[in-house]
Amino acid sequence: MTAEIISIPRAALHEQVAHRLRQMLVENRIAPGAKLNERALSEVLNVSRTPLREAIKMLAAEGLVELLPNRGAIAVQLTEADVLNTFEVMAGLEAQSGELATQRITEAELTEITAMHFEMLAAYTRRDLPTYYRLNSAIHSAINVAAKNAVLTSTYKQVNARLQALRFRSNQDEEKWKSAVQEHELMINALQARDPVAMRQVLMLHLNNKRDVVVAQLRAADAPHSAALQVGKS
Amino acid sequence: MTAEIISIPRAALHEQVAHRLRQMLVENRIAPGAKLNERALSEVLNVSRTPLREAIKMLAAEGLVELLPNRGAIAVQLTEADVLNTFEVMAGLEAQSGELATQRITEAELTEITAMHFEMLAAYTRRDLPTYYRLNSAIHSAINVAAKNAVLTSTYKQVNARLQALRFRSNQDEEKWKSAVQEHELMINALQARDPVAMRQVLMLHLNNKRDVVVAQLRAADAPHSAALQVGKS
DNA sequence: CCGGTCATCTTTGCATACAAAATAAGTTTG
DNA sequence: CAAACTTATTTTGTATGCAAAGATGACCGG
Repeated sequence: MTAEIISIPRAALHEQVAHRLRQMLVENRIAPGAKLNERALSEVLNVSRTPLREAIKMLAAEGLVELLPNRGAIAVQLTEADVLNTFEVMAGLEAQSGELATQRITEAELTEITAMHFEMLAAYTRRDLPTYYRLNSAIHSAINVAAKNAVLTSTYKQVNARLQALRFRSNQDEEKWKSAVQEHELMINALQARDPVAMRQVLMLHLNNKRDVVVAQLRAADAPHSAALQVGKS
Repeated sequence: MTAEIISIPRAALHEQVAHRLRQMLVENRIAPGAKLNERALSEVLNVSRTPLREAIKMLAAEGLVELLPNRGAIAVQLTEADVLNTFEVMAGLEAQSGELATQRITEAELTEITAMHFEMLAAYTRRDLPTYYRLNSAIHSAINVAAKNAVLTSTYKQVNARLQALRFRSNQDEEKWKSAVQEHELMINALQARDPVAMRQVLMLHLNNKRDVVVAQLRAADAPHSAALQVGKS
């Protein structure tokens, strides 16, 4: 990591800044709706305002921040409708990725995905949520890569990035989690069978369930007052 | 139009610049692969390099220009593989738009689309290519809008923008053109019947044919030497 | 005590200036 | 004559400065 930065000091500053800002947004270190103060950020990141502003413009084009004329930028705050719309698009993109993957995946790729799947099962068994998430995400990425379409990959990443910030406060429901794992099982089967129809179906289902989980969490987080406060430790 | 600009002078400069650059790219006033000289452009557009650079960064995030470290930006030049990949994604997005539109379109929207369809038929009958294109594009946009998903719309627009530059040298083949019109007829039918499956099918077919037309033109343009030079006036 | 207006301060937006990298050209050398 | 090195010029990248728009708060009037 450091070696890479040292060996390539030519990584443009605005790119680095954009990368760090993306991370801060995804990790909720900048809260949704929060203002991005240029002076403050430039001091934190140790750059002048010029490359910082360029980076902010890039994030705006990516849909991660919103530009308010003469009032700077704020981190996007997705409404429930936005989340539903985003998941709808993601479902389409994932379904297409899966469909194409069944037609274009190599044996090596399938082997690796299957291996990651088993690792994920291990993480699930241990209820190791961070590892589960990492592998889950890696599997979906790998399927996308197996579709062999760079435009699809970049579009997928961009739309998905908007949802990453939400994922951070994720807290799986046991029932839903089990379903998700079963759906992954079906995905692997469909891939091995090179069945595009089954793959599309299971991915649409998978994304719809994921959407339901996220929306439920959103509602719980947005209205924590009326509900009972932390009944039990789950 | 001018009234709008006068009444809203608050349209940020970098936004205006981005808009104008987008137009220049789409209209091939900046050729694919051409370098975007900052000084030259800032003089042409009468702005300093700062907002110009911010606009360029936005276009880079949109995939319209490519950033070369320490070497500025160039207008993207799509390879044939890129074009195929882009059409593949566009097909998925259009298919989804159509599918959703059958479920969410209002009567008023359907009426308007049908009217535009007939206008397009008129343009086709007259072989009025510019009008045909305008209406064709408007119909596809309207279907997208009828899907009632803002994320889908912005994603659609962004991916589609990359193909607009190609469209400019378009010169329809008579046979393909006829097919396209027939496919539009089927689209209208599927919309009226609220048949998502038929809508998806016809849109996938439509986009695949559109892809073939563009790729054929690309090949003809890229290798004009070996072929006969302008046989006849068609 | 509340609402409104004016003034101050902060923040954004744009332009200019300077530094570093890349390109081009000219010269020299094999 | 060609290739390579060196220098000059252009071009990009970053920082700073200045002007305009916005936000904040105090003061005044009702």
